[in-house]
Amino acid sequence: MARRAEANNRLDDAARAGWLYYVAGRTQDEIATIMGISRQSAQRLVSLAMAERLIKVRLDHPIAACLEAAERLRERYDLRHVDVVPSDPGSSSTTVGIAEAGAAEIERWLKLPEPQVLAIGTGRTLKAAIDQLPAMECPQHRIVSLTGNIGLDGSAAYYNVIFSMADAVKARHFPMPLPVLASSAEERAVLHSQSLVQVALKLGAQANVAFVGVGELGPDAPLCQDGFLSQDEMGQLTKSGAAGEICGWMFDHDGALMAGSFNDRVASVPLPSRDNASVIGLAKGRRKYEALRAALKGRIINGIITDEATAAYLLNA
Amino acid sequence: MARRAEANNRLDDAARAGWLYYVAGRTQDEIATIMGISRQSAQRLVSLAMAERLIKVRLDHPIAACLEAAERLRERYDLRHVDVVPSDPGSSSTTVGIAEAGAAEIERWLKLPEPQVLAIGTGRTLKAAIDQLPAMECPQHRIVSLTGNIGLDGSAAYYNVIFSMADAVKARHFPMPLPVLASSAEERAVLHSQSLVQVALKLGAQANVAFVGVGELGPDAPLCQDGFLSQDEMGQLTKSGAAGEICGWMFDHDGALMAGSFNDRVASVPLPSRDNASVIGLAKGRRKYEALRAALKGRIINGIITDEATAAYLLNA
DNA sequence: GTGATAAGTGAGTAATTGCCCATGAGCGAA
DNA sequence: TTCGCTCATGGGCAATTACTCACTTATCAC
Repeated sequence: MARRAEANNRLDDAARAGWLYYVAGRTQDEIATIMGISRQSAQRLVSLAMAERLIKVRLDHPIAACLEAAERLRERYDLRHVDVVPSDPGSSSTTVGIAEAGAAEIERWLKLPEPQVLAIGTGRTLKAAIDQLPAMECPQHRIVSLTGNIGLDGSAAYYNVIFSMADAVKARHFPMPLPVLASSAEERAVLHSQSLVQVALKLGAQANVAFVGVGELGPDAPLCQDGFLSQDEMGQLTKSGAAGEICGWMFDHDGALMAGSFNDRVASVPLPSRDNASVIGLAKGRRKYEALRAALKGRIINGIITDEATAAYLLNA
Repeated sequence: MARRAEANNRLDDAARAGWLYYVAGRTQDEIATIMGISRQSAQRLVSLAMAERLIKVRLDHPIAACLEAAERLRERYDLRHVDVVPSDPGSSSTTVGIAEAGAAEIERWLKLPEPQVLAIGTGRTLKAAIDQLPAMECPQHRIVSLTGNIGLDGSAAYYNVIFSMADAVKARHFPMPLPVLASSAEERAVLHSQSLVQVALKLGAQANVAFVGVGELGPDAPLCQDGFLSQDEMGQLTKSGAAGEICGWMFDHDGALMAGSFNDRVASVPLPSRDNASVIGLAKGRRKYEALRAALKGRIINGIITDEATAAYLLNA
């Protein structure tokens, strides 16, 4: 209790310092005087406010190039939602920019007064976006995970994002108490017959919007890195024409879901219908180009949040 | 057209530079390199993005609204100290929040190494604040009560807070060995001539800061509940335009101290000069709105600790 | 109590940013 | 063409901010 109160006080101070710095435009020296602390402490509070994401910065200007690329992408692939953020050529991050933009779009949905069903995939990009969400109270909505949250060893998978989201957003959350991949189609059927899973499956079908990462394939794919797929299996998949995956669902270079053994074992909730729901993919970077192109071509997704460079590729492809 | 396009390009560049700076976290030097311009130009673009409000900064913390309200209150009423705490709509307490905030502010004064004279009023709110004070040793300060501590029946009045404060804070305390109200102006003069009272009066005039409650008037006013005022007297006061009281001093809806019999009988120490001292009122809640507004308008107080809802009223009044 | 650990603080310093100023390019008017 | 005006530019420098380090304070298990 005391500890909690102190932590809150510190965050309050951080918020106050951040407000004075970013909103009121005071210098850290002034803030130190105002708050009766040393300049260094003021600096720490300001940077704490940033680290704790108390301060949110967003760009409110349609950069012409991004906007134009977005418009052309929308037409080219008949998309419901397009967000193109500036590229940062020097950065190797695969999330900077689209995490913020993704969070903004998720927030937009969460702010709707009408009850919504939001479906959430998994992956590093989505995790980064979720981490940008502010604390919100939205009891009217329901949030369902599209993929299982159980790793190979039975532990909760790290990049299953619904738990991170539950921390920030007060709404009913429905995780998928399943592994990502069943050992066989039969096992999947058994798993899916569980009542808890049935709830998630039904909600997934009702989703108004889904936010998903887009996974590339290849030796360095996240699915391999996290141990869900052996290099052998990955090799077979790419050899048989797989171009990428979303929530585990493999699709080929035309964006058609691949028939066959692998997809029969994927335990994820089927992606919501692209006719009724927005399925928004978050991804950028050279390695995802081809997977994104295929997903867009096959209308696996009907919305995208990406960066300029990736948008340029998708327009020229 | 050309000019417009150029202006747009410039804003585009500004937006891009602002994005790289605030979202991607690059330094202006890096931005200069990326965009192929000089560092100074990058700096200009970033600052242009701010000036044009392309970059929007917002604070995502419960106290954000409080800070904003506080800033506006400070400007609106030219205040030295403003503290706005979050409202708790579900709570009927008239003290929760401001008690803690008040205690924090009192503590801040008590922690000053330079000797201070702190003046303390009375009332439930102030009592609640004092009760939040930690044990402290501050022999350098002096604390004086602004109001008498003798009740109608000769006993010590419960809500005279200086004794509670003496329990927690080791500093010299100067109570007022008087009733709140004398029976006449003449009696008050006699009472005030006592040497013990003279000490308190002199200290009160020297006070660096005063913490006071703000009392509303009406049938349910604390002054009535505690038996200091009959319903008849209260009725006369409100009929003659009284809007509230601080330490017993009645003021009208413009915050002017009321001339006449009642204030002539108030035995309290006069409020310290608002030119030299901070006089900080602690109050919140619907019933205190009008009294607070008047006190602020007439500069009876030049500091306030209240909650968001009350602040909103005071800003709209 | 006591030592280990974690968290916070202030000083000092390097990095970064904000601002003034002289310069020169662009442009319209004489 | 030339003058006068405006405005972006980069250099230089002072102000501000970020970061490291040594030290203090608080907490907790023993």
